[in-house]
Amino acid sequence: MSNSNIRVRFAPSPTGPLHIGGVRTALYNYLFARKNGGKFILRIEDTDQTRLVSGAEKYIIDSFKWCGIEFDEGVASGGDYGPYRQSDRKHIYPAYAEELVKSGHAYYAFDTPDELNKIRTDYELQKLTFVYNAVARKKLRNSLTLTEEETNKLLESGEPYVIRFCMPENKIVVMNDMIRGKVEVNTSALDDKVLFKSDGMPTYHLANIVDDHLMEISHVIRGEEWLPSLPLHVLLYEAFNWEKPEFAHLPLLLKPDGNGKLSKRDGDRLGFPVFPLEWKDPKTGNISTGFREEGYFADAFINLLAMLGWNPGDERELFSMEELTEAFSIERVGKSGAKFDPVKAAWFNHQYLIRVDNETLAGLLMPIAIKNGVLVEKEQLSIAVGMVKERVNFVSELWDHLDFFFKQPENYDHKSVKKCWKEGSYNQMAELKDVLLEVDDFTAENTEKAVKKWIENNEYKTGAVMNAFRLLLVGELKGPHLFDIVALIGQEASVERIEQGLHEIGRIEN
RNA sequence: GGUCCGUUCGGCUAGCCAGGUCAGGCCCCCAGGUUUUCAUCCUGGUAACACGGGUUCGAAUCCCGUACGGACUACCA
Repeated sequence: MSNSNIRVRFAPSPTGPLHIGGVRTALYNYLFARKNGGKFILRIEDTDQTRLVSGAEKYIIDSFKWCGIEFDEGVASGGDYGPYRQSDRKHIYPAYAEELVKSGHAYYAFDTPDELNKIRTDYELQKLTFVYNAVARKKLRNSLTLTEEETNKLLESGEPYVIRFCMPENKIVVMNDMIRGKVEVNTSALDDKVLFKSDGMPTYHLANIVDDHLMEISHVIRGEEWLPSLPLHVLLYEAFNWEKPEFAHLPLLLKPDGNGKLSKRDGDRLGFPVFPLEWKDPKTGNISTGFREEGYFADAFINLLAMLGWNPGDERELFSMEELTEAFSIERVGKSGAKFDPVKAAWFNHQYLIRVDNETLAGLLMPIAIKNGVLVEKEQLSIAVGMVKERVNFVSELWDHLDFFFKQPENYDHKSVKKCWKEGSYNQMAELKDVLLEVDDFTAENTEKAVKKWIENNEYKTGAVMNAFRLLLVGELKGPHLFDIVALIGQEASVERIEQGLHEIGRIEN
């Protein structure tokens, strides 16, 4: 299944942080390349000078590094097909644009943006839509309506111009998409897209085709939002007389509620991250949280993203990157958009968290313990983590489930006191203190045996005693097996907590 | 408005290409069970083929239409 001719790329525009839809697109490209023994390339499409955001390119690279998505070639990795940043390739595009003019597939247009905007507004006033197409181009200032002499004069005088694709009239373009199959469109519905801008840079459409060709890209796997541009791209390959790559347009990632493309706004509104890493907007200073900062494990993040739009065809849901690579195929990518579900996302993280060993989790939890002003032995913390990790989705939630191991209750939950602190509780707990003091080897088993024997001898109610005991140790009615708690906090501390509790809660007079 | 894409439980989806299953799984939710607490865990449950035609002995599956949703429609990518 190995094919060294397979080359795919992820080609983001560094206009801001990468959102999870982009990460998923990159992931599918990566998996496709790995699965088929091909190469995966990172190309930066920064042809729009006005929309560059500083730090965005670094953010993109850092994000993939965190996720474990690796590039064989690209801006950070090098390679034989560079440079991999389109602004660094600026010099190569004009010749290609001019080649199309010479072959009659494109033309110079001298309309200014202002002129075109005015025409568009006028059309709108008449409830019409202006389309720069075969009809319109005949009435505008371009190398098709001007004489060759006039055109050359304008070009030489430094008049700003763009190069537009000369869209054929009434021709059916037949395309194939690996996910959607055959797609046909009539060129009459298409317009004369700008290929080369007046600022000397190519547009996306030109740069994309030229670079994919020069970089020998075999499969273009990108978001569905590009499907409407596919006819233009196909026509460009044909105009250049180049071999076309295969195309696959991935379904969109949708917002959790309602319909529509997932956006940064949805994350802010519904309180979940839409970016892999935290992003600070350099202009506004606004901070958007990332999956990493929210406590997602990188492999859980990859796993949940992979399952949004793809499935293995059987009932497995948990996949390592290696397993994904093995199982992935474009054929099993769905056609329809997938809503991002933050609840299931958290479930994925839970699945990973419970599989992480206790020592590692304790290491991650340590800073939180310190922040809470509690000095903890890592070994103790590991044991406590092992007892409660099933209960949480994120490391950050762990502390609330085990802080009582490491500090005495500061207060006693009212409801719990009301529920389980009865008339006899004070005396029972006072007795229990002495029972604990007499246990030699203070293990969970020994303590449990001693306490149960004492309960039996006195004919106390197990539930009542245990709940009162739990209340004094934990401060409320929660937590793991009581004798595991006792064993971990130790004989001395257990007795101390009973004493403190007796003092704080006192006798109940009924 | 135009072009293109899409449509199975509340969500992610299997099944569709090669018509015949009580339409399956996971998340959520609900109910029981286990448990000295809380949780975990176990068992069970609610719940879907957008609609209308056609083809066929038989349609979620093939065809046509309708509705709805989405993407695109910049000298942005």
